[in-house]
Amino acid sequence: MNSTTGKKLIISGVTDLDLASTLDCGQAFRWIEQEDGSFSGVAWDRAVNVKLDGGTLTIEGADESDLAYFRNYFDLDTDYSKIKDILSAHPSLKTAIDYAPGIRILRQNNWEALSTFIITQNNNIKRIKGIVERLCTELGEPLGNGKHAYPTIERLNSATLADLEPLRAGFRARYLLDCAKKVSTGTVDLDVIPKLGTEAARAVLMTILGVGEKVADCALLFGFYRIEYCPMDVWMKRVMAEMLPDGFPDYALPYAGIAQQYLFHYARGNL
DNA sequence: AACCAGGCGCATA
DNA sequence: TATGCGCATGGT
Repeated sequence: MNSTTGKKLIISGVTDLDLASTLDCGQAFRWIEQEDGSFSGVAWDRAVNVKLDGGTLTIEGADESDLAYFRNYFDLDTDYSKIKDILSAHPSLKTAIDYAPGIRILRQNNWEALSTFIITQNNNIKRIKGIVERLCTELGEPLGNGKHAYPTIERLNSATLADLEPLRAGFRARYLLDCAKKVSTGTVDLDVIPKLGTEAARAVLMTILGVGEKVADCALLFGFYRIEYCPMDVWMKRVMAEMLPDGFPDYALPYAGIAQQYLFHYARGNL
């Protein structure tokens, strides 16, 4: 298959990771499961195939020089066992964690996360993936083998509504353009967001058309690794009402975003 | 053939 | 602050 380049990066000693529940649970939209259980996809501008055997992660298309990037992307330097122990003090959280203990929060590019979550509103995961893929095909840098990087801020900002027609994104197309405009002009400064407090960071993102509280929280959790944010979508409202009617216990609040991923995945599988 | 999808903007009170 | 409605598109 990939015999011309054949780059390969191997990371051993990986724990608390399951590729299926991490890459296909609605936090990233560019990964496709292969028949052998590996995943092919593009993380920002790196097209790779990822496979996990026991505790060994094999990344085709990357090499040793990409080690730091992928350790970071898969959040391998965070101790999830410890976080799961803390959260598991509540029986409902323990139930959700036991259902899919290998979920991790990916450290994605903040621009990619922000703009793709604009696409998720009033939409379903299957169609979201299609729109994102067409967005990359239309505006992303070619990476070879027909794959494309996620479009840069400037490239999307230079596009017109007509350029976005092939995406079939519907009413969300103009939201994408507004997002690119505000980010590229600095009205929304992605480098400043990490320095802002909970309410301020959310408020800045919500100045973008098509970004309400839920999309803002998704961008902050998945794009900025602000794990205190807990995006509340229909599934989360369902599972919270059912399993945590009194809300999160205090000790869970600093990890509410991580708890959210376990609960979201549990809800989709069981409610 | 209606109804829904990891919501949001806008109008109205 | 709190409702309610329309929204592009595609799947069931």
